[in-house]
Amino acid sequence: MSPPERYNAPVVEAKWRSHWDEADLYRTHNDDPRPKYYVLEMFPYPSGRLHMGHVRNYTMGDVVARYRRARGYNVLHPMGWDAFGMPAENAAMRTKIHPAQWTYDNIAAMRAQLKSMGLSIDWSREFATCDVAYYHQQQRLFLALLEAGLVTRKTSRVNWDPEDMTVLANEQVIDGRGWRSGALVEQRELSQWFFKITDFAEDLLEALGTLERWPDKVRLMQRNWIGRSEGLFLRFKYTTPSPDGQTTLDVFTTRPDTIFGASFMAVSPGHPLAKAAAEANPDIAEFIAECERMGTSAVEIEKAEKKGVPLNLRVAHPFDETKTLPVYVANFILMDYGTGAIFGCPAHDQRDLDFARKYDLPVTAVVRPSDADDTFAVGNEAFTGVGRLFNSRFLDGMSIEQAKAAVADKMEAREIDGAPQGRREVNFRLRDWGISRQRYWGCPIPVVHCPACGIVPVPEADLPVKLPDDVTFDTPGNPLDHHPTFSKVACPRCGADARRETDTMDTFVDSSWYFARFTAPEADTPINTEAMEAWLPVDQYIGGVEHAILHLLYSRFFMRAVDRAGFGKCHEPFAGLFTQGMVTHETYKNEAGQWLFPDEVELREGKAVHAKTGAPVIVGAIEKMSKTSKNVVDPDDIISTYGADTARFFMLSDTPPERDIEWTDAGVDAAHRFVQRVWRLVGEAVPRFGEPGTGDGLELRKASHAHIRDITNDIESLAFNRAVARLYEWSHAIQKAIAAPQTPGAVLREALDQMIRAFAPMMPHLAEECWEAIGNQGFAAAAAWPDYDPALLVETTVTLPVQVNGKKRAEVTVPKDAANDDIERAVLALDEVKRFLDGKTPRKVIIVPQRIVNVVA
RNA sequence: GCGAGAGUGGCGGAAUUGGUAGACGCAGACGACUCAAAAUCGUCCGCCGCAAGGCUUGGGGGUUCGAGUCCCCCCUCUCGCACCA
Repeated sequence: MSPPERYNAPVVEAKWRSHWDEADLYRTHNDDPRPKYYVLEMFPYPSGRLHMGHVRNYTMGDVVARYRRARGYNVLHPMGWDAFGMPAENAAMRTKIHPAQWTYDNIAAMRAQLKSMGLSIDWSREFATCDVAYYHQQQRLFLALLEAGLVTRKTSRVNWDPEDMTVLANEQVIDGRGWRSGALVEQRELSQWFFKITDFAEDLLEALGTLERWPDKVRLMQRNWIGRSEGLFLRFKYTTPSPDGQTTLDVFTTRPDTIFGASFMAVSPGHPLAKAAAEANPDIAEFIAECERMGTSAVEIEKAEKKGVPLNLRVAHPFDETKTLPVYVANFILMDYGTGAIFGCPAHDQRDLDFARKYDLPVTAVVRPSDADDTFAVGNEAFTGVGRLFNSRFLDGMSIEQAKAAVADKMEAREIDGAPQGRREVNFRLRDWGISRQRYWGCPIPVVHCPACGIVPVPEADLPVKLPDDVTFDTPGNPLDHHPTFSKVACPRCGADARRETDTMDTFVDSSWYFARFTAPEADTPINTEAMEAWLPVDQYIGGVEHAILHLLYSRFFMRAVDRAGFGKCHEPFAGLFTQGMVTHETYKNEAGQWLFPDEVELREGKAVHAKTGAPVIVGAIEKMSKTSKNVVDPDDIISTYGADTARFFMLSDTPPERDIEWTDAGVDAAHRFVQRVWRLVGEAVPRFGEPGTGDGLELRKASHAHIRDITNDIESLAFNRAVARLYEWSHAIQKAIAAPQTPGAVLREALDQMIRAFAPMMPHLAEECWEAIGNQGFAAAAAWPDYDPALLVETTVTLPVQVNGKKRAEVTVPKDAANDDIERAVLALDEVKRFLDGKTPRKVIIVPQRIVNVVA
């Protein structure tokens, strides 16, 4: 017998891809009557090259898409490009290539790479967010949200990234640094556009509970980010005139129960009162300036001492007429949260306690763990646990909850200057989403600033506001500001000379509705209501956990906003979310400490050496693949050497998809061996298809049907690594059956037919080649998922492990429906059991049907 | 500091509701085929022990006939948030 021909993946794969294209196999029609299934992977930024993280992400999505198609769903599996953003402008500054050209060139390159992976994508729906057609619709969406009252313009302190020269949202500041540039973020006062995400804070929080197919981790992160807390808005009356002209100092507190422990008031350095006081007092001005210089990084906050300056102002205690409280400006009060002012209760808040100890303010405990504890006092650790009130007049003896309610009731009933002194309030940590960016390569905000009319939306007929092509990047700042004519425009309302808005939108706006656009990418409205409502929510969304807050929260907000603006209902955009792990690789350095690429390194006699020079190489930690540490493997190299199926299979093997996977040559080899092995099995089996065989082949049939059942469960639960392990077992079973002359050819054929269908979602090209080889018609990619026959999985006997005193000592095979008495008799007759009983009589025999037997002596 | 998750062979990792720990893959050992090599196939492969047997899921306790799985305490690592009143 001549050796089977080796499977030439690169050649075979290209052939099948062109057949799929000719058959237009993956186009999805909105009017298809089958039940829908929407699979989406987070669309890529067109950086220029596909990396292994993309390969992993899109492989998983493609398995789900192909599996659902085989199960009879009308599957939507589109692809697009998150194409606006800074890197294109950085490239323009560096190389003088226009951002548009750079971006579209990159898209072309990456599209070709994606296509070489054999993904079952409906490319007819492709778009890039920088397409005029897309951002035109986004401008219409913006105006619709403006109309609906969901967009505001306000002056506020913003995070300014001095390197990218743009504003960042709070979500984009990490440890006091810009999320992209890494530069230390500064605070600036600017007039900005905001989306009113806080309008939906309650609902965004509440609805997290309905997202059952999201990771708990992501839901928790969003819950914390939204940060709901219930408390009391409370007004303290000044006993001395205040420099800001107000009669009360207003605070928000979640601990109104501790009001009798209050010993001072404090306001943020950014508070209007502090600013007013600073005008008259240079010491205060100096303190505020000092606070603004202080960094916001984690370490600096950790180390920063609680500091403050008295404002020489006092307020009245609301319940103790004998008491007034001094007002400070303090460095640990955030202007962003609540009212930017607090009452300090040192005994029950650590920060307040630190502050009080430093400035020698009274520390009065008002909650104690037990009523019996008469000596309870607070040292240098605030008491924040549960307990009962004391030292608190009418609150004495109450629980914290009772006391909170009692204080709130009294304050709501009492008035100062015609308004209630207190108000129960819910506060959120979530801030409105600032979307203004002072950059060129983004969606222009379609408004005009008119000296007479104020803010005027660009009329429908004048849309889109197109980005001018003739821009330069040699001066810092926003190129749109430097453009000779872009900002010069007549007011659409009065015709006077006006200024066009030059800010563009945060690119997270682009990605907050693209999944809705995919449902009707050609629609002449931003969203086709019918298509969106039919397709959304996305049934399975797959991407990196790094988007747990930003993109996923913004998208949830957008669907609510879009609903309010009348475009249709889709409460939650993503019904199922899966966050996949990263792709890692060993790192290498030469003796000079310079990073080396993996393909520069070779193993010789178990030692890593430089392939060309033979110089020793230091093997470092396993880290996420990144350009800086050079531990990258180019998908193109793998696909052109081993084929896409090998890369795909490797990505699904061994490691659970939510964990980081280590890319290793050995792992790729193993995946490739499996591809070859399957092809070889088909080659060996086909000549046997006509043979009757001397047996019934029942063993193989049982194994196949059990594997189908298990692989189905594995793919449904996205446990691809388990499905891969079962495919290995299945191939071993088939290999044995081929070698056994008993196996009828028809049974071999059935098993191969089933296995090909089962691995087709993972290795679609190999599936087609095998499909054809076993004589099937049509495409494996269009074939139905294999069924299994439960009757074949029913056994007549069962082998039970037998334990003596909890340790396994033997096995016993009994009829499946054997009576416990019979099993017990059989077990006690076993030599092994007798030996380990050592003459003792068993006290008890525990029989768990179908599971285990335990003899207890 | 707060919150979440994870610790299983040399490695990646399996293990329904508590029921045979280590599936499958990698690496390794031996063997077959071959003039030889590659490829492939077969056997072995947690630790100690010649064996019988004993030990073993980060450590320590507990519940149970039986614990990787449940409970309590501790250790380590990863991630997220971070002065949120």
